Amino acid sequence: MRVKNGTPTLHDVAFAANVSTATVSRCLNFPDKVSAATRQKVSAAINELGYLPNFGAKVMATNRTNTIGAIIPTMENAIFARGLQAFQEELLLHGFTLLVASTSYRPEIEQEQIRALVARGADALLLIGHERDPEIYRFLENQGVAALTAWAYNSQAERPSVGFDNRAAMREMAIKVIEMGHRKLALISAQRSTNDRAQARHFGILDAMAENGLDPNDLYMLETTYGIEEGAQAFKQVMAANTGATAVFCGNDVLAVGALRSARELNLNVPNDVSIIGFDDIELAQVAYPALTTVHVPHREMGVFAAQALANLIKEGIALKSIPLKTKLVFRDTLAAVAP
Amino acid sequence: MRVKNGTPTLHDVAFAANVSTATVSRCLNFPDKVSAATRQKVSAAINELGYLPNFGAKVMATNRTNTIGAIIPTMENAIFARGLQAFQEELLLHGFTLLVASTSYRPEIEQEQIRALVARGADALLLIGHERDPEIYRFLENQGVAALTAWAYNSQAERPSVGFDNRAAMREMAIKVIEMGHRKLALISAQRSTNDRAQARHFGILDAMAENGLDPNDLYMLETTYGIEEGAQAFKQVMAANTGATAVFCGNDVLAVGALRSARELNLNVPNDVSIIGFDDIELAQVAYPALTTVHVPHREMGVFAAQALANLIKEGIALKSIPLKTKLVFRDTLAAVAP
DNA sequence: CCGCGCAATGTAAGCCTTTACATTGCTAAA
DNA sequence: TTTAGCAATGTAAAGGCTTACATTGCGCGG
Repeated sequence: MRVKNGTPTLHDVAFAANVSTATVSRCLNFPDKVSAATRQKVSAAINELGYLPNFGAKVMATNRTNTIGAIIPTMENAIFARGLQAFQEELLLHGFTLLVASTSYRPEIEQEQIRALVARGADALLLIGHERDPEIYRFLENQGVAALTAWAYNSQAERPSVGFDNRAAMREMAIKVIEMGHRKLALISAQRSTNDRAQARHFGILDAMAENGLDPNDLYMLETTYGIEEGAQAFKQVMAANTGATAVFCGNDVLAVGALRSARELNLNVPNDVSIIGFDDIELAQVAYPALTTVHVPHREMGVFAAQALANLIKEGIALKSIPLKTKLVFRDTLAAVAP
Repeated sequence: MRVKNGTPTLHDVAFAANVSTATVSRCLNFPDKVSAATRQKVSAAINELGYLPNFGAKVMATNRTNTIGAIIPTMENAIFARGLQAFQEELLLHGFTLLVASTSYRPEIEQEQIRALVARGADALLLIGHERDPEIYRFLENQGVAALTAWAYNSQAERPSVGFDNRAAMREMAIKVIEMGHRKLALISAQRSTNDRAQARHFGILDAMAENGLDPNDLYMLETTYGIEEGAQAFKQVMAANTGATAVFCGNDVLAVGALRSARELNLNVPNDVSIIGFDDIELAQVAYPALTTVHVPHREMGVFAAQALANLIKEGIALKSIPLKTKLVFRDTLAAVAP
């Protein structure tokens, strides 16, 4: 009797269980709409045939893939890796699968990736940061694909986001630093032009300086790309510039750890000769020596909330709304009061 | 004339360009099978309508999603994050998108995830390590989904893999350690029961010991789960056990960094009082203080090769074959000869 | 000037589910 | 006993793409 060749279809199952395809489909998707006896017969047939619903056909019929895409700068950065991991775990709980793409911090690539994930049927998207070509938002709207922003929150943003206020967080840290007597500061920042978080962190320092009557010119500012090596290089430049900076802020912990290494190479004592401040509080920060003073970001929380928001949107139609999260200053061993 | 409502279909484009749907389809998939003039008309129509092929329909017609799934223990572990990033980048070059699932090192979850990704239409799968229920391999075979294993290579394995010989790599390191006069050893290992890499690394040490006439009982062995904190705890246990171990191997760099922290807390000098050896050579290893002696694993290479192999299989039908990669010992500052 | 062959294009079947609507056969109220 | 109403099930259309096969029209050799 078993003469079919290819993979079994709904139809085969229906035939084997001696019911209609509609009933089998209902068994799978709305089990309580079917009598126990039928359910029984159908499961038996499914098991015997090793039936697995055809993905394409299902997508076609429902217009849903139960897949959510995330586009991040890179997974190598522990920041995103941790948040993404939490995002994926939470998504799984809600029956969604994660599609991942990365941009290496290049906006053109991000556009391309957004299109690619939409073309791959992502039901919704998780993006990093607010700043992007309005055209791409129009595209998403046309395609009916919702997008949620993470790793950034700002009350003015017109689009929903799950994240924290980068500017306020950095301002808070800078206030502490200034309180400790630092008057000449430096910032090793990530590329600001394509990264609104980096911009916001810069502004945060400027805010604190203004509030304390410091001249913005007393902040020596340098941009570099992501990486320990890059942070190390940048730190040497900062020192070479001889601005008298006693506290060096870094746009993220990775840069800070690089800076730390250079300080050691330069025979500078951290924090007595110079203070170094990170941002993110990834594992690296506690492992570094001396342990890094930094701003703790709730990465996992961010991922979990983002997943919940998106799942609720798709399954229940609950509109996305912004969720502001809190950061926390973590004082470890790389920040000290300036010597009197 | 533009009276259609929903998203435009192939049919709409064909109508607008005044050609048949077949021609539009060919334009998209085999541009050189179509005259330049037609191609021209069709692109114009596509742009004007903002047409994007319907994913479900395409999948249904071709039985391909151009999606490849990867199932890893966790993205938080820098090891996998880096390899996965490289895998994703290379996949993109070949026109594939990455689907990610994680298992938290739990085999039951892995099974579930394999089924989930297959159900979600993954054209092929990347898995970590060889060891798993044969039934799941049968399932993959039935579904016609190829699987490639990474992070492990062993010449006896019947399934294709891209990776390195964990056992040989650890053996090589252990030989060096023994050469430096260490006679009493310890190993802080990851859970071996569900992790063939951890097993292999353990055996590697045992191999080296046997070759040098050491009693296997001179290896004090401890298992723990993944994490800096866990490594720290385990190191304290090792020391408390008072076995006289002068060199402590760690199953990976994360554990090693934890051990390093504990050593500092215990006021032990590394490497003079005790040597600590990691495995993987992730960023952490160079940042740690003292910088960690470890085994370098070519993570990115692994990801790239894996992606190429899978892409070649799907697009060209080139069968998977195993690719052995080389590891390298990296001597930094946590290993020293035992004091005479 | 005919007709063959090939490049370009068209026609329509097929891929497999879901689901609106139709049908059946009970139960329970009147 | 009759029938309204409901639960369970069945029928069949719809969804948008690819592609085998059919058709068209043109250039070129004979």
